[in-house]
Amino acid sequence: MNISDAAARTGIPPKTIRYYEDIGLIAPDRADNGYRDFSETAVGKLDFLGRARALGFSINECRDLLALWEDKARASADVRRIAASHLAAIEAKINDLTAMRGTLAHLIETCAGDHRPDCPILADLAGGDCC
Amino acid sequence: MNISDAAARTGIPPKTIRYYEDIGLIAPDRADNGYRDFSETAVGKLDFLGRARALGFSINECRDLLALWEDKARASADVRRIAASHLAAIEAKINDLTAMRGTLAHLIETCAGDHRPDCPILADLAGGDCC
DNA sequence: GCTTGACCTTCCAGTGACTGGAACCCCCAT
DNA sequence: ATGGGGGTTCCAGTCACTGGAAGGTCAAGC
Repeated sequence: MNISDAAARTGIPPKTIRYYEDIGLIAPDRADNGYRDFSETAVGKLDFLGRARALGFSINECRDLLALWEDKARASADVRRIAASHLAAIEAKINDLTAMRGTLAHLIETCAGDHRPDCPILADLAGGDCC
Repeated sequence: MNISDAAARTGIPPKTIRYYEDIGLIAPDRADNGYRDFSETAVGKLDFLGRARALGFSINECRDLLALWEDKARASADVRRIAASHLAAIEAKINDLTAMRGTLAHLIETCAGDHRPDCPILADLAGGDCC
């Protein structure tokens, strides 16, 4: 299977697939003409990567998860540890963003948003000690 | 004021301050010896930038906000528009992350996390059609 | 006056995870 | 044989810094 078919099957753009090979995440076969040749196994790996990336795992976490997936003697504790630490990072990010959202929503509410220059948003950014 | 004092006052690292000058966000004075010389006004701008960045505004949004801040004839609607679109982006990101958190938390819950290889997390990443 | 160490300067390179583009090769249908 | 739509590599750019090297400057202590 050529790269564009693998891309269509997995939803991962060809450019990204090449990048994944570049950084050693995958190593698809090569046809005689130099084209990458994706086996079902290779497509499966790409699918795995796509789903792991969609869950927000970093490339390096994906690398580790992929290795564990391949390792039939893995301990599920290792997988769980990676996932748990990623979950913690996600929760931290959600907390940050939620705080930002709170502040921003409040500021936007109190801003008239008309032609006049008075703006509590700028006032807050300028002073910080507002409200 | 030298750069490290400005950094201490604003909480923005010297490296970042230099970077902000590089990309034209700020333009501090220069002393005769070539050192940057930060006025109170310049420190005020840095403070503004620090708070805007802490609210997650991009550098370009900061640039626009800074320009509006300087423009005494601005319309608050312009500020509000920037903030509102940023808020929408934050909310979208929160939604994404919340979905990830849900999936991850569920997977982690169902994973034994022991020495055995069986792992619903990997199963989900591999198949996606689990549960 | 000299040294030392802390500060400042510039410039270059690397991060993460792609993405765009140029230049070129290959295959198939007409 | 030619045209178009694949494929290939490599280089550069994104965003917002961050680290490090090489060198200039300043204030304090001997």
